Amino acid sequence: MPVARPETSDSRIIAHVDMDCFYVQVEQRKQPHLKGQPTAVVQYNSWKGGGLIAVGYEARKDGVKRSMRGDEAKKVCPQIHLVQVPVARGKADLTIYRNAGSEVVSILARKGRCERASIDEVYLDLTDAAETMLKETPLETLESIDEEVLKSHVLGLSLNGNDDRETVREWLTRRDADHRDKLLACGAIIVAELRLQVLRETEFTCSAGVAHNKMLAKLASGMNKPAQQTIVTLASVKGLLEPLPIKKMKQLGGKLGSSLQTDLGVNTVGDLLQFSEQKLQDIYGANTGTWLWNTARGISGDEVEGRLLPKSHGSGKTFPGVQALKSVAAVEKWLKELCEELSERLQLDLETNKRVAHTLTLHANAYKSTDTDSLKKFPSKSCPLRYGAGKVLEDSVNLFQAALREFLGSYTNPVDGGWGVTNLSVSASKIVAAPSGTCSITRYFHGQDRFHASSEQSDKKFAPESDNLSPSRTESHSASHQTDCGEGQTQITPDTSSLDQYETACKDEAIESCLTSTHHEPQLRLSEKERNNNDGKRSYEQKRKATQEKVSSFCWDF
DNA sequence: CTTGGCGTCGTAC
DNA sequence: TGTACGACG
Repeated sequence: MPVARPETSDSRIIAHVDMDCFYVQVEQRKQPHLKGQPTAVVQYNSWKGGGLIAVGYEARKDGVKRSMRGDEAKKVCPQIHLVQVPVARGKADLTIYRNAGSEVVSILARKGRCERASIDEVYLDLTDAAETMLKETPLETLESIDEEVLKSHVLGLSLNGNDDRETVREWLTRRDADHRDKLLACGAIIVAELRLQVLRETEFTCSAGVAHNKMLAKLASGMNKPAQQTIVTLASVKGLLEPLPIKKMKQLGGKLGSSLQTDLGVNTVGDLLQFSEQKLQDIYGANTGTWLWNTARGISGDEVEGRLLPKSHGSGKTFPGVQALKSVAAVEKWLKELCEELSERLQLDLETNKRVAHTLTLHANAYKSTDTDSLKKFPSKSCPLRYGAGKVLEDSVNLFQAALREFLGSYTNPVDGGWGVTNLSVSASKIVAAPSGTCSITRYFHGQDRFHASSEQSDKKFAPESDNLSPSRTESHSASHQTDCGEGQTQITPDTSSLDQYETACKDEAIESCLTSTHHEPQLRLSEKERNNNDGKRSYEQKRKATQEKVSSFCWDF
């Protein structure tokens, strides 16, 4: 649920950069003959030609939609090239897309605080860069402005949204422009430059939005695609939001947005303006209420986090219908695949970014064939994470068995049978900077994985050869640079380090014990009573009912 | 196997 | 802290 944050008083310059049909671009770079061709990426699935997870713009022209199956896409667009997501260990493997995303991030991080929002989206705080630029070069003196900047869409600039280059040039260089507009203009120049740099270094195009906060920047980046940028001026905010369907706003595409529509009759963001902050708080709680009130006005204090790397790693797979896993042995087989992928990624993160993960979590979905409503909740379980594929597997299997016992309850006790797992995933979280000295551990595990991966005798003794290879670092600051390392992996290395932050973030002792831990049982709270699932959880519908009087009396006011 | 599957991130208790 | 679940793409 969204949380209200006070708006920062100063006017920031925030950009949202969104890669255009990213997976398709990655495949087109890999296979250049696909460039310019109608292309879509499908997830491995022999059923009806697989599900589309990315559609190129040539194919979109023919009406191909993300919601289609491969077969449908072929019908609408017979010439379409359907590229399969790589498969490794019997499952879809997104590694190449993640690595491509890292390439992009490392370029975008050059000009300001950068937040990796997803595999193909990035937020940038360009406030400092824009202010510096404005101080050094008054815009009205600009002689040549890059074509990419002149192609910007400036919201509210022209009546028909038909901003030609000369109009944009005029807007960019207006002497008497609002100071905030001038900063936006600087932001647009910087972003255009960054987008060109991304194109030069990666061959990928992207679109961008430039605004005073994340919410508006995100909205803008999607308005003109592909390979274009959109600027949200202060003056345009009201007119932009007023007619906008509520579902178009980030965070309002789900149940909260639906509740707004069905319960309050709010169809556009403008409709929300009718409700007082107090009323929205009464209905949705203090945080969400304030957040909604601000959102309707284009206000968002959300900061751009300086974070270039993911906060967790996961590997999972679904087993729909008849493919459901019906024995512990089958589950173990797939857990092995998932744990090996996860372990490989953890190892790479350790070597490349000097980070260690602390928590291992197992998620699953399952049905009980006795229960008529087949899909009951399968509990997720976590434990401390121990490095090495074999240990991750061992712990995952234990987590699964603990969860399975809980899931089945007293229901008979067949070891196998009577149940089926339809989804299985393992993930690693609580990732922090590794202590210096972990490099030796890195090498230790590297050797282990390479040369005797199957041997799971965890002799905790390894030579603690003191190496001062790398100071620990955090990624909390702005600039970073990238180096290619080894196996096609992209490293993102921060320029600045903050030992203070690291030292408070983790204790050497804790990390060492995590890495070398020899206990073979994950720490489970097995005996703990299962809590009542419905406690403290009220749907929007329930909340609405609880406050029905307030709502209706409010509605009468209007 | 209803817009899938496979991730990620976030909040609440 | 672990766990559940929503949102997004």
